[in-house]
Amino acid sequence: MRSEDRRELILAAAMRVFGDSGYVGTTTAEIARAAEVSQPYVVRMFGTKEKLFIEVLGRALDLLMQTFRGVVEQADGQDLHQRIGLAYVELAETPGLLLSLMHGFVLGNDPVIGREGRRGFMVVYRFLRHEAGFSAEEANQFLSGGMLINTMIGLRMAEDLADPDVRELMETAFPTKLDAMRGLLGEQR
Amino acid sequence: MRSEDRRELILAAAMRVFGDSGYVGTTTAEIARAAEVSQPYVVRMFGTKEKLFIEVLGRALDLLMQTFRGVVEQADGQDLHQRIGLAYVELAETPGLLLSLMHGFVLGNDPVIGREGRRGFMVVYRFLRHEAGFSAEEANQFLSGGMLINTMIGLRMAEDLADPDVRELMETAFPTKLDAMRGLLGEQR
DNA sequence: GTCTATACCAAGATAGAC
DNA sequence: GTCTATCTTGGTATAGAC
Repeated sequence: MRSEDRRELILAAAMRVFGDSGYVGTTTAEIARAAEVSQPYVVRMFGTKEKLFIEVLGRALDLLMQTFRGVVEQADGQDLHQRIGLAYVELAETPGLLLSLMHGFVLGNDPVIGREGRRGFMVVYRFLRHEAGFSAEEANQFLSGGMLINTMIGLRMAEDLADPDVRELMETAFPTKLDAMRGLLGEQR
Repeated sequence: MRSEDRRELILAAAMRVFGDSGYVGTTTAEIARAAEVSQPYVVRMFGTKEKLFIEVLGRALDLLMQTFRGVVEQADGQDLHQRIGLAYVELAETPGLLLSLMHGFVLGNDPVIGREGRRGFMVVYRFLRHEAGFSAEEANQFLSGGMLINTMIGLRMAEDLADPDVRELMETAFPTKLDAMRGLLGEQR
């Protein structure tokens, strides 16, 4: 296989596994197993585990921004907030994407991961404020909701959906298609 | 020193260090150094690193709930939302408290830490809904804001306050005494 | 481009002395 | 109650063959 294709496979596997166990908690051997290559090959291809994680963060941010820009281009209307929220939730379907970012965010103390995390977060903030037309307050609310969603995913809260309180929390935290429909019809929240 | 006092010292040190480096990224040796005891003593006192982390999570949750209940008892009025938000921000002054919780939250995949994290999060949610009188929507907004605050702290975003976008984001995310004053005077946001 | 074998180090935990 | 010494495991990274 061409090394470039292999690279993609390893990156996708790494995103998944990093999302599951965090940066430190993930071993290069687990990533290798998930990508069906040998452990030394993973290290050889990316240099170090740290560099691989940084690549995963960059990849996750790229996908996120690509999605957001797509939404803005398509919907130049009122319900941008709704649509972008929905798009965000759909990103949760890419294994490890939101969680790898989240793991990066809590490691701000680490000199290299922290720098990358802050940079990435601000890329999103600047997009919301200067391209998508969000006010500071709107951007704040959007990002807040996003962080709660990330937390719910990180906690695997969906495992306890039998509990009515959990169900209520989850249904309130996650924008649904239904909410989007309502928004498109112009009703109030 | 009595072992109970020593225990408190180690717990406080552990909370700080876990907050800095996360559960996996923290070594028992670092905690020991921070608490000025030997590494084996830390392990001996708590059994395993995992048990120590669980204790830290429990302690963090206790302090959080204690603070929240204090606010509710004192302020049986309108501005509960404001006051409780302020109280939350003040918890950030206890080193590692919010961050240890946050590290627990992203490790929901871990069988024992995940269980404890979900349980703790729901303790807070139930308190908001069934004791503090928040609606589902209000609880959601409060927790969302909290998760953004945790993320900003985790990212060490304050390091980049020279950047005007960062400053704006931080000022919007963190409830300030000023906002609280405004709230108490009955103005609208 | 990919593997096997392995060096090397760090970390959690245990034994046992004082 | 607290330490020093140490066992043991597991993980990153390197060497080098195919």
